[in-house]
Amino acid sequence: MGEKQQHFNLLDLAEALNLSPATVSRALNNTSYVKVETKARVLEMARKMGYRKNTMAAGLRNNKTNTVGLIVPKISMYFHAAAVTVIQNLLHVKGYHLIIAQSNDDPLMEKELAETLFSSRVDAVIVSCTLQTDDYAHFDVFADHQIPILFYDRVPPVSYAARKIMGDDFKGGYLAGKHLADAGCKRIGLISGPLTSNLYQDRSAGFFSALKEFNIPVDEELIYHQPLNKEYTVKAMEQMFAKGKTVPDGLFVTSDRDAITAMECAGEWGIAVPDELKIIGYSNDPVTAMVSPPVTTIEQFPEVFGDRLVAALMEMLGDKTTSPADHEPIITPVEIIRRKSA
Amino acid sequence: MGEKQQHFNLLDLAEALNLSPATVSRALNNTSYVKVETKARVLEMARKMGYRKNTMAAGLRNNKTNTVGLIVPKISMYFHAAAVTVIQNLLHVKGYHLIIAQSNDDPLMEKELAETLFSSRVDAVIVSCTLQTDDYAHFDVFADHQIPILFYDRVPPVSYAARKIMGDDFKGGYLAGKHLADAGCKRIGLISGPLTSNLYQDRSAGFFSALKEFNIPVDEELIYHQPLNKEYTVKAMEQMFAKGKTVPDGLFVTSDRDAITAMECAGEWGIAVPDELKIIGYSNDPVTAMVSPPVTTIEQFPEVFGDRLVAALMEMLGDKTTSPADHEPIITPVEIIRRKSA
DNA sequence: TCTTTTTATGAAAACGTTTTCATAATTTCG
DNA sequence: CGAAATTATGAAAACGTTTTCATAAAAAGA
Repeated sequence: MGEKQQHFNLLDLAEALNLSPATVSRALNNTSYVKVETKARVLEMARKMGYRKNTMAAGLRNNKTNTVGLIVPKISMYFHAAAVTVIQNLLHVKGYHLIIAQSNDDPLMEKELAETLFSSRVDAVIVSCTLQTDDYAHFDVFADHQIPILFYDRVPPVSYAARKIMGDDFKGGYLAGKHLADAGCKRIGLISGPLTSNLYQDRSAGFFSALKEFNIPVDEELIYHQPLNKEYTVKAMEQMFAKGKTVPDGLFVTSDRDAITAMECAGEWGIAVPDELKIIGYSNDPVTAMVSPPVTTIEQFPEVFGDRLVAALMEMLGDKTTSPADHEPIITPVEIIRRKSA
Repeated sequence: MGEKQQHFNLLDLAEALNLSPATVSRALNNTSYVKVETKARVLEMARKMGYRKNTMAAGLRNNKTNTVGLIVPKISMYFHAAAVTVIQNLLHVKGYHLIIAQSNDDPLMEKELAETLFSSRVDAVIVSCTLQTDDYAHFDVFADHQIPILFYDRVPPVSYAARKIMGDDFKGGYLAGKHLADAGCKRIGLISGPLTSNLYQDRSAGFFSALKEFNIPVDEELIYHQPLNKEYTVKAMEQMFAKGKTVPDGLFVTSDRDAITAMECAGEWGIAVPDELKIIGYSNDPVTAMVSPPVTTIEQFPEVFGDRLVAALMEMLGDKTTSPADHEPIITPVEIIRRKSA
C-alpha cells in the first residue's frame, strides 16, 4: 500500500535533472538529437519519480488524442464482441485507446454518439450502423474535418462514399444455399433480417444465386425479411408450418440465435432436425455448438476481420508501416462450418 | 455531403461576438453571471459556427478528463456485457466517456492496462479482476493519487481496502443448493471455478450452507474447484459418472456455459435431465433459455447492478446528487430462475 | 588551424480552455 | 440621492506539453 503521491510533470523532471523541458521532452519522445548519456539520465529519473506524461497537454499541443471511437449496435452480439476485442488489442499495441459506444440499434442514439465522439476529438472513428440507419449525414462531420472514418459490417450503401470493410456476406449466403441444395433439399426457406441493411441484402442475394444455380424454385411464401428476434422468427415458422401447407425441408436463418429459435420450434412441433428439416445459421456463435443438434453455420473469422480493419485504419491515420491505400470496400473471408443441423 | 470545415475555437467565437473569451466560456458553461441576452447570443453563434469545445484544452485546465476507465476480463461474458452496457449508458448521461479495456483474464495484461489507464488520466476506474489476480499492488497508484477506484464482481479480498460492489454470491449459491435439496436430490455435486476468486468462494460457501441446512452430506468426490471451461467440466463429469460409482442426482455448476456442457455430457451418456440428474447454472445467460431442457439458473440483474455501481461511482467522484458514502461492500440481489433442468 | 557540418541544448511561444482578480454597469436600500 | 450590494464583463495567467528558432559545443573537412 503506497503513500499519497503527487503527479510530477515534465518541468519537475527538468528541474531535478538541471535540464530544459525541451531536452527532457526530446529524450522522452526520442525526437531529434539528445546525447545518449543525457537520455539515459532522463529515462532513469522519469522512472524514479514515476513521471507520467499528461496526455491532455500532449494532445492539446499535438492536436491528437490517441483515441479511436467505435460505435457498435450491441456489444453482446457474438461477432461484434469478438471483433471489438481483437480491434482493441491491436490498437492498444499501436498506442491507441478505444472508446466503445453502443447505439442499441437506435438511429437517434447513433447520431448522438457520433456527435459526442466528434466533440471529444477522437483521432478516428469505426462504425457499424444500426439496421434502421438510412440517413448518414450525421457522419459527414468526420470527413469534413479530415477525421478518418471506417464503416464495418453494417455499412452505408455505395451512394455514400466512405471506407468500408465487411465480411463476404454474398458468399456466406451462397454457401448456405449451396449446402442445403447439396444436402438434397427441394423446398428451401429463408428467414432474413430486413433488406434495409447490406448484411441481409447480400446474404439473401448470395442465397438466391445458389438456389438459381441448383435449379431450386423460390417459393415466396417461404421467404421472410423482417426483424431478427424470437417473436418474428416464431411467427415466420408458424406461417411456414401452418396446416395444409407444403412445408420446407431446408431453412437458412441469417442469425445464429434465430436459427436456434427456429430449431426449437421444429423440436416442439415434432419436426426432426436435420432429417425432416435442415437449418443453417450465420456467425458461428459458440452457442451454435452447444445446442443439440449443433447448428451448421457461417464462420466470419472475427480475428482476421479485426486485423484487416485495424490495418486499414492505421493506413488511414497515415501510419506508413502498413499497406497502401485501396478505396474499394474490403471484403473478408467466410467459411461454412458443417454440423449436425444440416 | 458537407464542405471541408475547420474547427472554430472559443476565441473565434468571442471575436465573432465581440466579447471576451471569459464571457463566452461563462455563457457556455453557465457558471457565474452572464446576461441572459448575452448567453442567448453566444449559444446561437456557437450553434451557427458549429463550435465544439476542445475537451483536451478543458481537461488540461480543469485537470479532469470526463473519462472513466473500465477493466473487464472478457466483454463476451454475458453478465459483463450486460453490466457494461448499463454502465456505459448511465455514464453517458452523466457526461462521462467509458474506456473499456479487456484483460483476457491475464493478470499481466491487467497490470499493463492499469498502467495505461492511469497514464491517460482517467477520472475514475472500474475493475473486475482476473481469476488469477492475487497481487493488487498495481492498483495502488489510483488510491495514491486520489483517483476513485471501484472493484466489481471479482474483487480483491477484505485485506485490500477498496470500494467494492458485487452480486450476492453467497445467496446465489445457497438458492442453488436449497433448490436442489427441495427437489429431492440426495447426492449433490458441485462444479465451481477456482477458490482464488471471491465469486466461487462465496457461491460455494452458500451452496454448502444450504446442504448443511437440509442435512445433505457432502461427498468430496463430487466437489470440483477448477477452471471453468469445456475441457475441465467434461473431465469432472467423466470422473463423477465413472463406472462403479454412485452417481450424483443434482449438480450445481457455477457458470451457465459449463452447466450446459454438463448437460450435454449427460445427454450423450443417456442420463435424463432433470429426471435422473438436476442441473443448475449461474448468471441467466440468454443461452440457458435456448437449450433443451432450459436451464435453471441464478439471475444477477445486471441493470440493477449497473445502476448501483454508477451511483456509487458518482458519489465517489463527488457528485452530491447521489446517495452518501458507505464503505461496506455493496451487495446486489440475486434470484433463482426456475426452468426445466432442475 | 580555421571553416563547415553535425550534434546537443535552451528560451520562448503555442495549443484552447477556465478562472482569478479587477472593474464597470446596474439594481437595491437606507 | 448616495452608498452598498449585485450583476456583468474583460485582462491575463495558468494547465503541461511540444516545437521552432537560436546558439553552443563537438566533430569533420580543408
